[in-house]
Amino acid sequence: MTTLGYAILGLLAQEALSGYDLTQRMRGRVGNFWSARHSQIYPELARLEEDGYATHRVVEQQERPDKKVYEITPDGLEALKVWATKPPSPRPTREELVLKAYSIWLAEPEKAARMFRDEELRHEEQLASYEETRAWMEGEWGEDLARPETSRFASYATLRRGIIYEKGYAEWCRWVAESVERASELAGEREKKSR
Amino acid sequence: MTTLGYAILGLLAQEALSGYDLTQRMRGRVGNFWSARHSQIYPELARLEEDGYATHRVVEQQERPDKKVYEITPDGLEALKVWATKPPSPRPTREELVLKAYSIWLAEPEKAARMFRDEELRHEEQLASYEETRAWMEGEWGEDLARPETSRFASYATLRRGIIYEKGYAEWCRWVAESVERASELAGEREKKSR
DNA sequence: CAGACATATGTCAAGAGTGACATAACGAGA
DNA sequence: TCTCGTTATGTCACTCTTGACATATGTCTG
Repeated sequence: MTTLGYAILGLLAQEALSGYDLTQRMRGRVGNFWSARHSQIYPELARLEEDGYATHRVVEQQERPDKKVYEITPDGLEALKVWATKPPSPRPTREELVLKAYSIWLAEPEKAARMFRDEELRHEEQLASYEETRAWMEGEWGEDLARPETSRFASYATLRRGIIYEKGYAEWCRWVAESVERASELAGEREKKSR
Repeated sequence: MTTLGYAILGLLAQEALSGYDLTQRMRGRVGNFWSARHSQIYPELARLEEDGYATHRVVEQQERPDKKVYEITPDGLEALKVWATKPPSPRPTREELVLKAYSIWLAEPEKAARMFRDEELRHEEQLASYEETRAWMEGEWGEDLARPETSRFASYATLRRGIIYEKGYAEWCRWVAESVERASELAGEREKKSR
């Protein structure tokens, strides 16, 4: 079983979904920490079904094309449950921006500062969007958020990871940008004085 | 040019290195945000040389096998400089542990808590190791850390990202573990009372 | 002297993931 | 009527990445 398989099972454990539905989910909440295109999802669904972890039935629709709705099987649920507490295999973190930071000493300070400010904004925006969802969850779901046996708690937990991640990323971008800007200003002043 | 190519150029911009040296670097500092095995590095070096971004000379050694030491060319340096401030292409974040958290409501609380405590420890340890390096850098490199035109500043910047990342990750693991543990205790108490 | 380990460089098959191509039904608007 | 957008499912070629296989030199330890 692949990690993508478990990602799909994780969604199917909450509700029956079509490949198309799954593709949408992989852009949203779940997509923020595991994403996939439909070209990966459809073959993976076939594999899950072959392995007995999911089944599908065709739902005929009149105002749209028919769809295949997938449901998780007891075997699938059991496999997911076991996987969920097995220690994750350590995957390397790959962050292009941090790699760029490693070579930032070669770049023009103005361009460098601009890039980090842009990225700071991107992460601040993502953070704001997460915080909105968080406020909604806390208002709407209330006590469930303290009950780890509910899927609501699980959704909330992943959201909290997103919030911490984006907060940290934005903070770091800001620090880099400020460092570069501060140094540029000092250089500018020195130049003025020497004239 | 691939991202891995720029990762290698980023290292070569600081010093001339062999493929073997690069493989070691890809496990350490740089490997914490971009990693590669030697099976990827050797072909990539050949490609960099073909494209004129790097050159190599064979260094004969008596106590070990000979090696090829690679150096970045002016073209390579220029390409790296341009790349360093181009906005990074948004790559999806893939974190298996967060995906597991999404299905944690299905799992046994004891196993779930144990896994998150284990992961918390792992990230605390990585954090401690980063903090050590940080203390060393701040003591040893002093004023350079405020000069964005130095490669030392760049190394320090990537380290700071690592520190924020690990701190946030450990914090989140702790929060999940505590939530699960708290709920288990409450459930235990309720059970005792009802007897 | 055998075996393990570090240095050193390479290839190759297989899997994961992306982007493009392909098809089809239906609704809405020009 | 034509085109565009949404829903819906699929394939394919290519790239990136991993893990295994392969080879060679020299040191150190039992």
